[in-house]
Amino acid sequence: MEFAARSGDDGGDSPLKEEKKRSDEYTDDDGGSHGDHHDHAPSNKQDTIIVKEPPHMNKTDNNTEKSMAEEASGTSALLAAKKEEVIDKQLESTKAEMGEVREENERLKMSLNKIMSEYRMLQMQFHNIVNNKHEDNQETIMEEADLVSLSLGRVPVPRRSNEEDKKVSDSNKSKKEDEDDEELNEELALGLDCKFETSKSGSTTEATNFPNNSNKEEGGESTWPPPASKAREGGGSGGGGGAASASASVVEDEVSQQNNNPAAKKARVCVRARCDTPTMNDGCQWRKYGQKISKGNPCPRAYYRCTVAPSCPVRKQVQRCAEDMSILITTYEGNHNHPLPLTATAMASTTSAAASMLLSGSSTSHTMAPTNTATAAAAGNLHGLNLYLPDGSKSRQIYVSNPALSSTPSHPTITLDLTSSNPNLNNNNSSSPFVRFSSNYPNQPIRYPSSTSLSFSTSNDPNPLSWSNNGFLSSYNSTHHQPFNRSINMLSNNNLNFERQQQQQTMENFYQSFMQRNNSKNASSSSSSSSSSSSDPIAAATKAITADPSFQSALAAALSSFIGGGSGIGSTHHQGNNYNQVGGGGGDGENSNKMKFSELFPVSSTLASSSKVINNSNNGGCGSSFLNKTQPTKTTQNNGSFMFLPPSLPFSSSPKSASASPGDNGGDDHRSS
DNA sequence: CGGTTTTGACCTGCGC
DNA sequence: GCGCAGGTCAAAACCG
Repeated sequence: MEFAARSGDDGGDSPLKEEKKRSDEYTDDDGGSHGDHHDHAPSNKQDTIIVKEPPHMNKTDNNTEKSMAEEASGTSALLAAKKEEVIDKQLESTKAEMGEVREENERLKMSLNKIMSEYRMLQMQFHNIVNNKHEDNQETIMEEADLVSLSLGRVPVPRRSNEEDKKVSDSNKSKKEDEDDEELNEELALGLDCKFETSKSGSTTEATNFPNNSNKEEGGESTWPPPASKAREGGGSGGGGGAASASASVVEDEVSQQNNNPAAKKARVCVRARCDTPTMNDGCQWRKYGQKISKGNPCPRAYYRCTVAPSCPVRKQVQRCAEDMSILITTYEGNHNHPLPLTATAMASTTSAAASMLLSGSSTSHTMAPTNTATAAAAGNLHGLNLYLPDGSKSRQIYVSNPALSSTPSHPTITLDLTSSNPNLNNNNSSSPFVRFSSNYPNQPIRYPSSTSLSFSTSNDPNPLSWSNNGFLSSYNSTHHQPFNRSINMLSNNNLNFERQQQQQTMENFYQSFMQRNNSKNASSSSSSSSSSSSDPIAAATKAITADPSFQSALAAALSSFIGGGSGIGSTHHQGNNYNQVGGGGGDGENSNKMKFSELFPVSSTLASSSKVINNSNNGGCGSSFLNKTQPTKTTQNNGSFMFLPPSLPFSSSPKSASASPGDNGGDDHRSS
């Protein structure tokens, strides 16, 4: 009772409450009669035990029963007094212990508060620095970017003030820390906003911030129209995207238009590549669920299902080319509804962008006047990079892919041709690589007579892209991509501060490379740009950005590439972080620190509005060619220039699920259907 | 033992 | 309605 009264002074302190509780329990166990209220029961129990003892004595002498009972009562009184003393002693010791614990608790609380305040201060300083840096860059770019607006999509999450922080109760401190960490992660999320504003249409897409590609796809806004039923499952699981944007909705609308089209059910992305390995490793885990001989090809077609997530609707078909067995044809279909490994993200982004081009190009063509070639018509979305493809039906080069690959009319197919085997690809552009773009959309038989093909091969490339035995894309010349190599180093480095420092260096390298190229090209022409560059690099860079769409492409490519490569950074999905950051979280990510250039920038191409082809490295490498590509001929058309910047085609080698090659199986297919 | 591959059967869409 | 081809299912076999 006394203890209870005393301990009541500490009522507000939960540790002390626990201490009190423990003391009470201890008291109860001791059988003391001091516990009031509910403590009565145990003490009575103890009394009854004591009272029950006399019957043993009664057996020996019944006459002395009374005296014995009195004695017993006296003994019990003595025992009770002794117990009282013991309990008092124990209470004293408990009080002393409680005092120590209380002091310790106070010390811990003080140290915790100190740490928390320091943590918040550092965090705010960090945010201020980063935000200032970001805003400066953004303003510089956006001021004169009538044509293109690039912004690193680092979400400026409004910070809680210190006062607000103080309002948070101590009990929520740990929770708040977690939230702060998540906030930090979100703020570190890098997305690329690429806003193209065409002068004619005036259709402007607003800034988009995708935490990562996975979110984009999970949100059901992927450029891959999901399979009719199963994609809905995936779309619903997106959840945390939260970065919905107008531009995303544009793509979504177009996708929905596709979905509304009964003839256009599924978009597929077909990748043709020379590959020694049974399957092209794209970073995902696949499970083979079927194999069948398809008409017109002696090689069986294998059906794979993505097993990264159980409900992932993505499937792919792998088949050797009938004409050239060394060519492996991989057809992807569906949306990943889960965080992707870095390498898989890149591949998914590439195919997603390709599918986006296919879908948007056909869908928007309905509304486009045939003569309007300058306005943006096709929109893609790649790592939050909104792409607007000038609708150039006139100049868009059509490549009819291998008829054996032609998909059914219900499946618009875009083909990424990573081989140089097709002679049609080498007829126009003698100096720059390109990607052909066509489509077999049933609604657009004229414009897209057959399957879409993006060819990353080059006209004069003696070393076409091919998969080496280890699964890496070969024919990569690093000398053309030094700025990007820096970006790769940045990606491989987990220190964000270091990354941001490197980012600036990367942009400087970009600028220098561009200026070098410009100087050499325009040596005879006006040297205003070069002169201005020496005096005011920022102004010159801005000028260069706005004046030269190719540089816009290069810039966007750089940003999207290394942002896209690290798209998982800051992802709200922890898995995504694991996948993309330190290379943890599965075997696919374990090589992320050793990323090769070809893994991050194997295929980076630019659609020049003038030629309506997607350029790529002229050395046949999978690296970017932004700085090497030829200048567009018309600036006016370039105002709506389109950039197709797939961040990568990371066909790294992780042959865990390397299945038996359909081609290797040759004719031993047992299926007879 | 769990995951993957194989493979015959089955389903579905499309053209005739 | 029928046949064909593409695509999927699921039990058995296989594998690490």
